[in-house]
Amino acid sequence: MVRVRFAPSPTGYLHLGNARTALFNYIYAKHTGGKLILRVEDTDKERSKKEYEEMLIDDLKWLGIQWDEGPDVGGEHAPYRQSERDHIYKEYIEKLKQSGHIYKCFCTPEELEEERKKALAEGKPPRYSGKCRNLSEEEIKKLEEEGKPYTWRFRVPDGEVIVFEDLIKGVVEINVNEFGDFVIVRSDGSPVYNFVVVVDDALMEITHVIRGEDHLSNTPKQILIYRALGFKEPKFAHLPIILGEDKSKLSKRHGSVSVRAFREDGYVSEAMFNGLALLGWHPKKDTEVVSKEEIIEEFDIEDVHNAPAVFDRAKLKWLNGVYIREILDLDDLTNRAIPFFEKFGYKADFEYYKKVLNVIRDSLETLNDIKERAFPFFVDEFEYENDAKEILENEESINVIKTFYEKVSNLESISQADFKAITKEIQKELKVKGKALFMPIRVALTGKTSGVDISLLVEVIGKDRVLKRIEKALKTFGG
RNA sequence: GCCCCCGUCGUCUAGCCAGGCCUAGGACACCGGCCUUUCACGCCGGCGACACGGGUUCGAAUCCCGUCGGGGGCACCA
Repeated sequence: MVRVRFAPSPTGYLHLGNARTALFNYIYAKHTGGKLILRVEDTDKERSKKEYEEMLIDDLKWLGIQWDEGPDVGGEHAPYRQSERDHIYKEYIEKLKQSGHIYKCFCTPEELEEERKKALAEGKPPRYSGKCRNLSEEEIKKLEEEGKPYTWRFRVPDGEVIVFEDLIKGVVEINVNEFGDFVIVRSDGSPVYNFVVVVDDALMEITHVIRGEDHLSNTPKQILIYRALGFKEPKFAHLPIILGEDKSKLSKRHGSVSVRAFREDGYVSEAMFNGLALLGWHPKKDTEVVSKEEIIEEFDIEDVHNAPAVFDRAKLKWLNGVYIREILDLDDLTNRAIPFFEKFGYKADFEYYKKVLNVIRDSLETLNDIKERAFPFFVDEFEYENDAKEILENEESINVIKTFYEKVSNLESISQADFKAITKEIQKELKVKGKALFMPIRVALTGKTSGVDISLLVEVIGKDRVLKRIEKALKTFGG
């Protein structure tokens, strides 16, 4: 049974990079019929907040990622918050003390900083010197009596080469001398990340650790801990990181990078899911639009591209448009669009929203585009844009809308077919056609020279509002 | 500085592991055209890449080496 986990630290909204990691874990779990575990790494008290955890869970759910065990749903390996697992870590720290894998280090942060600087200056790798590694019983006792604080460091076997097979990168070899003895327990008694992940992953019986490539160089340290504790090592898969336009790791500097921001900008979750999956992975058949089910069916962790990917905003936007205009069912789309209509102050009932969307969905890329495209369906009092004004400052145009007004007045109501019939009549009677005929009507009804199909607009807004708008145009531009 | 990872159109990628089917395929973006009362959608077309240099081989995007380039990591952060 495959067991994978997503282990974010709750320090804000879900970041795109993390979202993709979560997504790949989820997809892999589903593909293999395994389980996904959500574990909250909230040991950094400075930055972790409870609200952040809630936002994280909310974003994950919105994206369509479900987990089988986690802080909100429980599970047989609870608790799933690191802050609640202290007693467990204590136990394993004790084991390492017993087995002699860790030792006390009395060096102060200042001393270490100095050492580091010195090493760097001499062109040597900045790692711990091993100064406290072989302290005698007496020395330790003396330092303790002086009340000097200490950390516990892992005794790294000199010169050992750790070899592991990464499912994405292939065989990776790292000489442990690259990092030297590292801290396991801080001077305040709290355990450090590299240690707690191992304990948690092992105890939660994680079989595949799928995470960002930024963790690749942590892996040998963790393997050392697995071995020291006698745990079975999981398989590792390091996902290439996501880059911004400037090819550096994607961050806030690159604009909105949280899934929440995209959600608020009118992206639909299916497009987000699809788009994120495409970052480093591609379906066998030559298409970009793939459903969650198809992705799960086809996905294999070993097919993940191993080069970092620049986040392609334009493509995600296009994909979102595809979902809006071609994939989502109209009722469903309407429900999702309602908060956006409301946000823009466009008030109506479900049926009206649905009618509007039916007409404008083809021109939407995000739900935020509703603001502009739906404008003529909701606002009767509008300003005329400059290039639009020019069109009505013309006698022939005034004539057109005047005639249009009269003809509409004579009708009970106006349908798309009525509109076509009327414009045809005007064409014959006034001998105007094409732009000269339609532009004046468009401008009178919308104040703009571009936008929705007018014949559809009139049908949706109805006779009265059409007349009202023409009246206003007539009043404004004389006639 | 050291270590690790990576290198196909501007971008996401297919192809690479099992070398010839590749005059390198698709998608986004961009440009042009068509459709159309406008914008958009849609359709058609165009531009555009195997980082470089050596090998190996009858033959290399695919295998090997080097160079260059990019990224990540080197904490009492996660």
